Amino acid sequence: MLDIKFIRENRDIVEASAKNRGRNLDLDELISLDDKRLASLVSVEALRAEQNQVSNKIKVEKDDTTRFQMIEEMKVLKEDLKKREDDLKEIIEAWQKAMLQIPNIVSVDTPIGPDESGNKVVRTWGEKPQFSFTPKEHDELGEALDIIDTKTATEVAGPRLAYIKGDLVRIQFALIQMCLEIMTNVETLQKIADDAKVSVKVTPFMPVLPPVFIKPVMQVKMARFMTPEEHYLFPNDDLMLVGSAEHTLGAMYADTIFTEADMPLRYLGYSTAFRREAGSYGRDTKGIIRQHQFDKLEMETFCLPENSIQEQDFLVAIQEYVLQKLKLPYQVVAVCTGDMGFPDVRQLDIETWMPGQNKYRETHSADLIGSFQSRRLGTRIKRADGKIEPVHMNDATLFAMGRTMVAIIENYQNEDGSITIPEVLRPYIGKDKITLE
RNA sequence: GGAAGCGUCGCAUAGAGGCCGAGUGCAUCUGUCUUGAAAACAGAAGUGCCGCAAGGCACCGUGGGUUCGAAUCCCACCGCUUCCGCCA
Repeated sequence: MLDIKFIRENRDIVEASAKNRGRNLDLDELISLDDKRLASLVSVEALRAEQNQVSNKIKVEKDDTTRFQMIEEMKVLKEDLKKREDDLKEIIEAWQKAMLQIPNIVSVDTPIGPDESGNKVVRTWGEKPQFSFTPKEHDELGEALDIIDTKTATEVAGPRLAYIKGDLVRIQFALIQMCLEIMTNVETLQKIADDAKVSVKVTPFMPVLPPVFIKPVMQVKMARFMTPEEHYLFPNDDLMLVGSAEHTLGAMYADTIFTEADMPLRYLGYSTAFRREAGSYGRDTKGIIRQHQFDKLEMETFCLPENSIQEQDFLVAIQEYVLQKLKLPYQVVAVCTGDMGFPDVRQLDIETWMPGQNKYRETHSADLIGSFQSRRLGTRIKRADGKIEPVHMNDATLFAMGRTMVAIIENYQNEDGSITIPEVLRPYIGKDKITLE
């Protein structure tokens, strides 16, 4: 959510930004609604002030006739006040609804474009592997090695679900272990920051296993509940399943005021993510690239406003570091205005090379949210001069397990159908190859 | 799931219709004293909204209600604690 004062003072910026996202905003309506809200607020408060004043007099008034008269007057005022309060409540509800429809302001360096065709490749890393044979897709390899079973999962639980088995499970746990070591080691993180030439105060990430349930009100504050059909809902319990650990991690400090010295705060969440994929019928139906359920390591950080762009660059540097550890070729993409997330100021994606599909596929996302979520959440910082303002937030994928497995399987495949285990993961697994057991 | 009790300013507590936006203790910050600190003493200190300001309004778990007036009374919900039952 944006600040209404900012909207009133910067109409052109808000409108231009929304337009670049492909949304037409009618700010006239919002602003006249806000005028109404302010007028109504003033009238309600004036009545309440009178009520307070007269009530204070009533308690000391000695003369019974005057007293009685005052009470009668207040009975009338009370009726009027009630009516105006109800009006105000109605206006505020409409106002809030309108406010929630306004997307965040995009950064100046975000490419302008209508959809993903407008995304810009910022840099690429790694050599695409050369094969002396035609590389296969992950689902074919995975099924043959009996490490991915979507067929049984579909029978037991439904489509877009899978049994992950054997050495592929070991790969997942190895990835987690490797990441925990990296993300809690200050020297490693400092080196990543230095190499990427980002200037941030380096602190370790706190590992977290968050709930996979979240209250819809929290999800609204996180600006991640725009389309109910994308979520698994439990209306009887007023709960829903998270689509990412970002949702529960970001909401962790609702209604909290930090001090400047507390910043930055960095968390590494590991959680299952649940997505209905309502709008993607027929897309990526093979294998495990697009699942209703997948496990993900997710970074969520809180920092001072002046540091949040550097913070995002730091998170991207970490993403690149771990992909380089796995020697997976990738490209970093600046996501354009028409394709980026509703609450984002700036979004950078990483697409990893998938030889079986012969293209780069999105595996990582880094979202600079700024104060868009924290303003709704009430997560704030008290500056040294005493001023209180919303904290800035960033979230970014460290590894989406499913897609990382896909990338490993396809990049490390051998002609005989076996898969070489990336070198960095071997110490955790104790072998160098996945073969049919 | 059943029973009882409880949710007040960072923490701990007081408050039982108007003298309460709220007292006290601890913690915090600022002065005095001290070479410095501690102690002692004095003082400051919640959040949001409206307003140029003066000032006003709201907030005692949440939402309703009663009343001229609610932290205080009533109702519902949520949460916590203890006991019983069940359970990894």
